[in-house]
Amino acid sequence: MPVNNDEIAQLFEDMAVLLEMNGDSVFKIRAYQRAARTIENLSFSLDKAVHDGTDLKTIPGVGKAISDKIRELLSTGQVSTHQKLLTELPEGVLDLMAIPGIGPKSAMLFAQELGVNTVEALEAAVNDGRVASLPRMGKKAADAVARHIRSMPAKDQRTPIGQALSLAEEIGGALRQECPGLGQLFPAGSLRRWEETIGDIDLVGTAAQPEQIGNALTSLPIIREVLVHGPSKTSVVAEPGIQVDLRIGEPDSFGAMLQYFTGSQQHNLRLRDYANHMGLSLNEYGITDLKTGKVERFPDEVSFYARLGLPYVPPELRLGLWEMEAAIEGRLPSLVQETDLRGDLHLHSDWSDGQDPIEVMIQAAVDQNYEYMALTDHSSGLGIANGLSNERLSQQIQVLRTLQSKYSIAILCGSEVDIRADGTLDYPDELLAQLDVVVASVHSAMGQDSQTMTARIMKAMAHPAVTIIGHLSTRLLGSRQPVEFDVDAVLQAARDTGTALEINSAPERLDLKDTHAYRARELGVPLVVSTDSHHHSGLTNRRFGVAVARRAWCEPGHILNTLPRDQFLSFIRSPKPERMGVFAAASKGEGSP
DNA sequence: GCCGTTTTCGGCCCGACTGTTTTCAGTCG
Repeated sequence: MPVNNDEIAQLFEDMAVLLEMNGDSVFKIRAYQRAARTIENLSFSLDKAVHDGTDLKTIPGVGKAISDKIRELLSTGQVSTHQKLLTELPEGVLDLMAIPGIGPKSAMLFAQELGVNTVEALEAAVNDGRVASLPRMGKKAADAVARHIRSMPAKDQRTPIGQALSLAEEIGGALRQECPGLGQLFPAGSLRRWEETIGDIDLVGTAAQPEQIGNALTSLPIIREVLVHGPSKTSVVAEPGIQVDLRIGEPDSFGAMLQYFTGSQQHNLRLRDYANHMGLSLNEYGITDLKTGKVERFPDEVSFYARLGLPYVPPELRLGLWEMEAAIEGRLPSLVQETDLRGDLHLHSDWSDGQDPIEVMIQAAVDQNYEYMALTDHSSGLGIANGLSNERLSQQIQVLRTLQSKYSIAILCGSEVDIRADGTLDYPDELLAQLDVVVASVHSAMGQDSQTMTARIMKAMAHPAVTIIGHLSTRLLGSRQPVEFDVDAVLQAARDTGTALEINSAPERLDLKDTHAYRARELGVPLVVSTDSHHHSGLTNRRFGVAVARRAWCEPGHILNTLPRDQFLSFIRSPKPERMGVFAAASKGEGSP
């Protein structure tokens, strides 16, 4: 049974906690945490890397000891030092640590002094006063424990970025209305880095009287609970149960503050380490010269990074993984932007399960200043989505060809064709051959084993009519797990067959996910950013898909639908074996106007 | 445990807030 990267990362995360309880060196603990963070963001499978003989010590934060533990885990299914720690420590302490506000010290205190090792037992100990009587505890502290137990589901539960962004925008709007003195206000943290799920919402802003903004936040109707409320920092729980952290600073030092609260923590650790070597110290207020003690302030992030001799690092890249090295060496990519897109290749109308008529969807694409768009209603197999029969598809093709004369945008006839359980497609070849764009997607039999699913997708990619594979993993954030498949095999087959892979921008999908898109880019697979819109308003979701592409270090040349119309049409009209050549030439700018 | 613009040994980011304390420990990010 192969062990995946997330499971390996979780093991090191657990080890860090266990070592902390053991009172081990904070630096050793930090090393395990860093390794865990790094591993969960890798674009390749460690299992495969070990199999291929890759030296794991080339991974930042992984040295001999951690490399050996990864190998041990992959070959034996466990790590002996981890097992040893588990047996040495009181049972249940890890469960206690799941409670917000309870760290290793408190968990050990409860376990050792009270013999408490479950959340329920701890709650009882709070109620009968035993917790309050502990050293360094008191009534208030015990009450806080009780409160945190009640709010427990809020911890560890991450919110899909779409929901988190809406809420952040709502709160931002409300604050702006309440506080005339509010200057700038931006989402920071994982939201600004466009991570697919958000732990809590960080907002940073500027104001002459910071405490006013914090006060306003605590009294918004949407706020359920106030966790922390100091002069410059306020933390609350907003109505759906999401924590919101607000920091307000002064405009002339906003660059340092925004940078600091955008993180990631790992990126900031690398940056501070780098600054220390220059004799500088960083905090959220500015940069301090360690010799003179002089503090420099920066109104924006560009000047902040520049003081360190670095180019601006886009937030999407700030993982503390490879971006510092690239920044130092001047190798940061020129990331793709929303305005680079020239078309949307996955749109539904009310002919299948969309909500708007065809012309409304066309107009929505025109409104984005696109040069081309593909209408891709569902195929017949998807009865639940009112999929188009052979006859209705033929009819739709006629309608679209007729409509073309009214518009200057290129209207491409397409379909989102179901990939059946056996890898065959849902329309006959003669019909598929009439389409300009075929998006082939899995919508059924999602429980197939990895080998079957891999073969199924690869069979679809081998079909000469298939232009793009839609939402490859079929996952729905927070509600449906991805299907199982061999990522590397599928990505390589995409490249070998000249089949593009979609980055589906629907915020509940984000599929490809960032690390898979990263790997696809490395392999040279043509990528497409589409919205899969079922309503005219959906086309603006491209910002989510573009963010995934940016997190994958994609430049415009990696994204097929940044190509000008003529080059894009040349790509889809070429026989598939020749498409990689067309894409490579176009990406390098050959033949561009 | 990791790592090298001073280093293969000796460093390792920094501050806000809370509650319990009379100067600080714990937690969080």
